[in-house]
Amino acid sequence: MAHDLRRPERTFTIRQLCVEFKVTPRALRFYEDKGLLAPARDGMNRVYGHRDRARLQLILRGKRVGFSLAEIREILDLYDEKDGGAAQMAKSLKKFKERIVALKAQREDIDGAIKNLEDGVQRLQRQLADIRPDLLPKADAYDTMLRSRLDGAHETGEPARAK
Amino acid sequence: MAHDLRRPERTFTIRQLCVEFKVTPRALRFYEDKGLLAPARDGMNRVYGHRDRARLQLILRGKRVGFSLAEIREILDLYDEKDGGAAQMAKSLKKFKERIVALKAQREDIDGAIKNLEDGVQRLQRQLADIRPDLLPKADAYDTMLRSRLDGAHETGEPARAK
DNA sequence: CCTCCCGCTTACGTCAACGTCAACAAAAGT
DNA sequence: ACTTTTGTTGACGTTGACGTAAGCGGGAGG
Repeated sequence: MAHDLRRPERTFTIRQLCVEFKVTPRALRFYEDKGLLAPARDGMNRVYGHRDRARLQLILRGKRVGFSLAEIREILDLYDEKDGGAAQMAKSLKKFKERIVALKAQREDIDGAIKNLEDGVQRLQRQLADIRPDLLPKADAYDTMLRSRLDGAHETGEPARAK
Repeated sequence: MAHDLRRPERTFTIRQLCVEFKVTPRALRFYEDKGLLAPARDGMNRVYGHRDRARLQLILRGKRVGFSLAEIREILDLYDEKDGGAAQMAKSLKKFKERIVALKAQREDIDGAIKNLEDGVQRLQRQLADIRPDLLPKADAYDTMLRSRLDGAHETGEPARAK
């Protein structure tokens, strides 16, 4: 492996991706087995390119939003299905739209869940304030006010989450 | 026992809840087994009250937003933990806040996924318009424009979804 | 040369969340 | 009185998404 390390020709070993995305090699091989990834090979060894890396990102986010690997595979297939006929495209289009509807519904669920939990937080904070104000996690009085209308959406890098 | 069947004392059989929420009896018993539900008994038979029903709603939404049954159980426990001491409450408070953060992150994921899919839809629609405009799922040209800024959030009843 | 460590493959194990099936009781319809 | 429906408790099967262990090859370092 000694010939070039220019700009966008960067490639990744399995371990690099594993570290970056906090997954095990086993998982990546599993995804490959299931047809979600198809890295090049250097002899026996897998060589992941920027494309594979991008797909992996999609896979992981797909998982986070609740898609099964099979569903993710479908979506990925639809994406790089250069053609396959107009009929296929129409079917893909329909499926995409269905996914979008489902995701929007899920977003509603999440917003609802957030509200519930925030109510719980309010309750607990009030009770704690009565009984043991010293245990309150610092300034929150008007901080909470702000967040309730301004919300907080920014970056986290994109690391792991649930499970 | 026979003494009162006034207003909010409505109870439900297992099947009623199953029909209403589109789950199987097996699932409800399973949730009970896992400590998420604890309906009263009339002899052998389970009798669900409004409280159980509310919990079930939370369970199902919890599932939809990606919580495991164990996590849901934890949350539920936190909710009806009448007390347990101030220290416990502080811990609960922390956990609630963590959940909220996680859910907001997940909403970001979902918004991202939606955007991706909408891009895919655009792509497909343009290509289809070129090749086979007749296969386009009806009027969409300015309909899409509208939805892209106005979004669509209303009711669906609350029925089943994923998997 | 020997030993690590990374990587590969194949195969079996596991965990969650139920589904399915058996075997039975009690209530409800005909 | 008989059958159907609805309910109960086990116990075992299933699916998805990996984890874990076994066994082997190859390069780097002591």
